[in-house]
Amino acid sequence: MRFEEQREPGPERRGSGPVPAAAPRRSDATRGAILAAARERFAADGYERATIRAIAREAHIDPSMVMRYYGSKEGLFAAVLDVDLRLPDPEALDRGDVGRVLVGHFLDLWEENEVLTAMLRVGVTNAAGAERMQGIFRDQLTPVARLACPDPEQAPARAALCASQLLGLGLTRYVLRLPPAVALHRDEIVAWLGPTVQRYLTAPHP
Amino acid sequence: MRFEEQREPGPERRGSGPVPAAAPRRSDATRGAILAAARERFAADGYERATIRAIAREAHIDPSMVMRYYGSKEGLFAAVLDVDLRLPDPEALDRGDVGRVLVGHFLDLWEENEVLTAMLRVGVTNAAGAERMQGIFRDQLTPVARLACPDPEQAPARAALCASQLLGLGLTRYVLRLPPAVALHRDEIVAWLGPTVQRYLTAPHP
DNA sequence: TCAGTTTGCCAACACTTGTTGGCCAACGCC
DNA sequence: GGCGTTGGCCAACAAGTGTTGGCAAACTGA
Repeated sequence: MRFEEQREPGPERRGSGPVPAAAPRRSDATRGAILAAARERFAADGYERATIRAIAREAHIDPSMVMRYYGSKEGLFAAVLDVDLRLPDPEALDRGDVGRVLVGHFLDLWEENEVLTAMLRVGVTNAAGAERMQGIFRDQLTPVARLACPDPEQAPARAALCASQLLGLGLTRYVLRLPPAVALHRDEIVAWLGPTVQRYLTAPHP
Repeated sequence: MRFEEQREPGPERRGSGPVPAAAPRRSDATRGAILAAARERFAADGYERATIRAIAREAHIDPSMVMRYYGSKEGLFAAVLDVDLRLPDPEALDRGDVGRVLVGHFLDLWEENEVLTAMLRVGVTNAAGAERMQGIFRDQLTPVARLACPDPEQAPARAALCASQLLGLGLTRYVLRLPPAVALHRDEIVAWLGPTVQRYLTAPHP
């Protein structure tokens, strides 16, 4: 069930000219505030415990507004989870260094905002969330694997291996917060996990 | 908040002789059924969505019985999560093969029953669950690392690295069920992840 | 100025949750 | 047999959930 840009029917576009970039509305600020608050609550509490009321409170608006703008809790959640991993262009990558680059990139993603934390927290308990995660990793990580690995046919498996290590890192460090995992420095993590990912992508099938 | 063996005050132990192994009760079957059902529900649904009512229904008893025997939902959950990873004795391990052995052992654990799935599903959304997971991995995995790695002082960090890969495997294969991760054969997984864990444990600090 | 739309809040709904207390039947010991 | 103990169910509670409809204020375009 994909969430469609669901607005009240706005005024018809007038004139021709360039598309007016979806005429901004007074409520866009509220929409944004809801989305930000939702991301935060979902990341901190998971799907069930992140209540619409709590999200609304954090966004300083009434719970009913959340419903009006996003249709339902599921709709809001779908809007939050429009994740773009922004993986580097595989064509432009140095084949010998993909592993370290990917690990570094994922560390940046996890620390940039809570969207990955939210995705993982929800994906683990919510079927729709898990499906969404499947899609994200299939569509965004597999192409990288396809260009980096010796046999394109093995790309999905190799991407899954990478996902297991990269998600495992996020899980232990940012979700469960195992103290030794939190204490590791960025450079150490890249040095330890980089070669692992590199091997999963480029080494010959064992 | 540790869950204490909480029974109604039973009859005093009579006679001396060997400890009578906590005189069995008629209700032990029910207790067991509740525990099994709880493990199943927690594993399938996570903490919030695994309702006491659903657990009771699955155990074919009344919800109030769950409360009487386990005090509260938290108490039941604590009883479910008494996890023993049964890691092999590190003394007796072949130093050159720890990685493969550990990976194989964890695969067995995940497939043996749903207790690890339950632990992960709950640990991700529930603070008490996360703490419990921290304890389990700290107390059970770190000792193995201490004996396998060159510098015992690095044991916690190396154990965390192993945990990241081992939990990542469980996450992608058994919780999120990413299709390519599910499709991998046991031997392939051991062949791919074994060397990784081996390196995290025994390789010199990079 | 004034009608129509947009933005927001309030109060309520139907429902589910964990939890409690009371009641009844079956058991086990004298 | 009789009687206390145990095992079990039923009905209810207070609290919290997602969701809805109506109504007032603010804005917008003519």
